[in-house]
Amino acid sequence: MNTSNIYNSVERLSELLKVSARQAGAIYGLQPVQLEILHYLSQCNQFSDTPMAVTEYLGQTKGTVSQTLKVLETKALITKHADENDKRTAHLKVTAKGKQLLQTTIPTEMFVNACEVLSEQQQIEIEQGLHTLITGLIKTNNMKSFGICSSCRYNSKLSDGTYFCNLVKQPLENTDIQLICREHEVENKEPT
Amino acid sequence: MNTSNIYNSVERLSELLKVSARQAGAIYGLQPVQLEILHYLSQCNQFSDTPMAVTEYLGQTKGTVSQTLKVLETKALITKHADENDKRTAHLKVTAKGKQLLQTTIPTEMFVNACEVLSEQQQIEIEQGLHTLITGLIKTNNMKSFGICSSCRYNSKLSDGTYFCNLVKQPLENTDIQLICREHEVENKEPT
DNA sequence: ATATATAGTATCGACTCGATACAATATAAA
DNA sequence: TTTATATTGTATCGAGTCGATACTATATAT
Repeated sequence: MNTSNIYNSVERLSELLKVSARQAGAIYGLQPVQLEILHYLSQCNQFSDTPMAVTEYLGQTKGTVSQTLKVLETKALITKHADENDKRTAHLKVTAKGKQLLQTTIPTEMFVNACEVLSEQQQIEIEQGLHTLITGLIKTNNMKSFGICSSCRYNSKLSDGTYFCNLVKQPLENTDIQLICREHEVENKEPT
Repeated sequence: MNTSNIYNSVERLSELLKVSARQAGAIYGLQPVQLEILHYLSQCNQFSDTPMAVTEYLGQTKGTVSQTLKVLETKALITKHADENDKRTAHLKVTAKGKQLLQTTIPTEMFVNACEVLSEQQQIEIEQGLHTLITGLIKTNNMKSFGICSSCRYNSKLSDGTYFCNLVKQPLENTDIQLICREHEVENKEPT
């Protein structure tokens, strides 16, 4: 019974988010999906800013994503740069115009209004609940987590205070570890 | 800062729901939106099963909804019945085929899997957090709540144990009060 | 009786989305 | 090295979503 209640609430909440995103994006002629991709690209690290990463994040096909990206590029909200090592892949950067757009739209007015009236404690509890549910969904269904680098099992802090990714075998900047990574995997809480 | 965290989590959760709904609906050739409308219609009362109510619920335009409903009707998942009093309005009923489809798809497998591993206490906390957030969004942005009849301020229990809606001025069946109503308004918690 | 509001449908154009086909590059195997 | 296979990305088609507009029919207010 609780599963149904949770599902229904998530469904309703998603609907409210969509209404909110549609409203926010409409000012700039952006669809909810376009706004979401722009938002994702503004938050992800250098391993996760490719069309394929966006494809995995949205759970769509690469063809679909390719088209949406073309729209964002036409609107001068993102730019495309070829990878130096792998000539197949492209890196997508949010332009100054795109960043400015995001700053004025996300989080949307509706969510700002709603969170304002909640106490600090309520906000923390809500965020924890959302986090538990998302983690559960990802774990039990073997999905990619798309979490921030610092919470990843591959991330290790070296003795000199810098960070290192054990998957891509590369050092990480301090600014990187707060960004979303497509290779992110949740830490094992069990004792090693 | 918490507002951003909550917004990002809701965005991610919505994406997971969409992936889940797409997967569940694909078996029957249904789009996520079509599945959601079908789900809504299976849960709403006799005042809320019209195209306009669905329009308000989804926050779309009536033209858009009209098209989607046509698809569901073509697939024999819903039927349309003219209102006896108001000849402009139509009532939408989920067919047996539609009900059976919903039973096997909602809640989606992904959510069932995720909720299974959560404790009863965790489920309650998550549901409470979601409810608080949804209520906050609705209140602060003056949106329609689409809650269940029994939690509505217009619902009153008569001395003989039956229920009555003070808005539409009609008695309510015991089965009705657990259904979604488009006229739903949250109760005033303040002393009158 | 007339004006206005409401419920719903029809149609257009922009966009999403999955499927398929294709080109270019990278990697593995022979 | 050559060949096969995998991966990244683009192009194109058809079905469907979505908002905007125009329209019909009915209901309600004046």
